Amino acid sequence: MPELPEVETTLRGIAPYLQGQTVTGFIVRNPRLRYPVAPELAALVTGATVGALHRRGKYLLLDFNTGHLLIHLGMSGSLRLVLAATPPGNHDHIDLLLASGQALRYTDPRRFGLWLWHEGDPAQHSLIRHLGPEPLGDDFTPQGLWQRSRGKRVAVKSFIMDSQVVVGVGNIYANEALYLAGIHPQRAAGRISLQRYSALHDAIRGVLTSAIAQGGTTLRDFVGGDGKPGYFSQSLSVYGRGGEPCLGCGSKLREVRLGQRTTVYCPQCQR
DNA sequence: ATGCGGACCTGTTAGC
DNA sequence: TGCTAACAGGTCCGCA
Repeated sequence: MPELPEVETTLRGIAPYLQGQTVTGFIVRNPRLRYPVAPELAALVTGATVGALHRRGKYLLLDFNTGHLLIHLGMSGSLRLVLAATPPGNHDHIDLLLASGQALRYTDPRRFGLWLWHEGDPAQHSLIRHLGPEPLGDDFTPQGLWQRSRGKRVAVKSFIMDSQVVVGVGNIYANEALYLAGIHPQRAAGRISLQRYSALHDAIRGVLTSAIAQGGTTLRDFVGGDGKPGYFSQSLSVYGRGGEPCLGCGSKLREVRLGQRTTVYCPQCQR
């Protein structure tokens, strides 16, 4: 469910309810996530106060006065604020209880997400350290994309989905950005000009920015931190439209599998 | 080093 | 209608 815009939407939704709150308890109903939730996590966060919230790629970072909580929503995770007394559902694995009487509730059917405690500089965490630039930040540039791609034969779609190249470009937005930039997803990354990378760079920024503005893409059951659904799914040009006509030229959109991910493109508009 | 496929899980959908 | 297989928003790891 979550790509970068969903994570950003979640962050913005939950931050006002968390900042300054003291944690009064920590309930783990199922610790079996991508990495097992540490048994000592409850003792570490209980009594601590939440400071700022950050996002790095698709990782959420909650600052405490005593350390940092690193959260990833994986493929199917979501965070919501509920009244602590709200009965948990099947896949509500974690509650972070707050002095306000609310709980930050983590739901994740597939359990690909993670909750890790980290003391010290979060930027040095092994899962964070090697991440590429933020797509909406100043370090993400056409020149950087172009340079890093020289000599690479990987498909450009796989290239931009590589978190060491740029973070936060998941399957949906990779498809959308390549369509907007007019680049064939299977083209070798190393055989694309700087000028075309410039178009791709702008397309990635554009699609992520407008998705965030619309509250993310609603897919199945996604809801943001405040419980409102996103509307970006109505704006998708190619993702989920295989076999349907291209919005630009009317050609039938082609659907292939690339690196085990569904890839949709217009054979006419994307070269 | 690069690049690919498998792995982790469960729920939903497509197809027979 | 019912069963089974394929597929789904991510990303780490190990092998060639």
